[in-house]
Amino acid sequence: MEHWDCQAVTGETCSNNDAFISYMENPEFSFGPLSFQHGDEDHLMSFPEVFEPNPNVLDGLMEELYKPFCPELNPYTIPVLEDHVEEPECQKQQPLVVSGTNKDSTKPKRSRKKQQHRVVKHVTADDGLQSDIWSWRKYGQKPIKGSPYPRSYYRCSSSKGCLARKQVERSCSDPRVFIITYTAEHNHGHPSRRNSLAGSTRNKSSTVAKPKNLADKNEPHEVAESTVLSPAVIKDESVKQESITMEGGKILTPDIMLSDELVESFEGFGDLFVDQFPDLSHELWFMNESATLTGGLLN
DNA sequence: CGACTTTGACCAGCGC
DNA sequence: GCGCTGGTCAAAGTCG
Repeated sequence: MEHWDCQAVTGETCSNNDAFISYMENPEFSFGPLSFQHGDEDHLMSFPEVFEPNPNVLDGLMEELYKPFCPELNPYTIPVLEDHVEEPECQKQQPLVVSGTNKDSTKPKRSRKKQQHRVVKHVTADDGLQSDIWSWRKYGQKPIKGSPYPRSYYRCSSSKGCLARKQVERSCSDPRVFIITYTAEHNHGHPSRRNSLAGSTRNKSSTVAKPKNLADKNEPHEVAESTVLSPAVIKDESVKQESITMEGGKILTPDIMLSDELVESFEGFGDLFVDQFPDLSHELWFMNESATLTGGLLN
């Protein structure tokens, strides 16, 4: 197999196989032609036409491909239990206390309820651009004292009456990092990918026109669409039901957001992949299914 | 028309 | 009691 070096958009010199992996990993890559050097000549390469994965490294490649689909392999999410989080001073939340009295018993309590479960996760802006399996509805945004960034409040809209909440705020110590705090748990089953997005036409990440006056509100909005699989979700029985069995091993359904370009690339990549690796056509199916599902999130 | 975001108002806890 | 703050409500507007 011919081996060449390429200068991918990442600026890194790599083999063609490594290039593909970087290609897959880099959330900001461009899908324009990649330039690479072959000998002393500069060439342009456009995935997937020229891509020839080396079967010897296919296992590694597939692991890389599936990494985003498997939370335990996904480096993009950093689940952190609240007790282990050292939050910057500006983001430490007030102690949660039970409302001792409620002056108007006819009105529902709305305040700092005691919340048994809080899961805090830190994600970067780039890595956090993943889709949540749950659909969330924003119900508030507040400026936080000591932090230049507001905190956004979301509730689960997958099911009426679901108490699940999440808060999204940008770290004041590292603006690239977003802090997502999950509170309460979903009281309903895991929604299907497609159904979970029913009606949520604004849950688009890219070129969609954002609501007006969002110039300073993009971060929480986008991160809210982003996400991470909460432990409650991971252990959700329904997740297992949606798992896809592959050669004896199970992998979780994808919980990532793929770009439109990547989805299209997968579509074009299919024929080539099947031609070269007919024995792995079922894995291609999974890739396509993933692209379709995640594409549905975007389109 | 339904689901969404935005945003000001409201409520409750806390510290002084 | 008052002001500050975090969390939530709900009306208004947007979008497909």
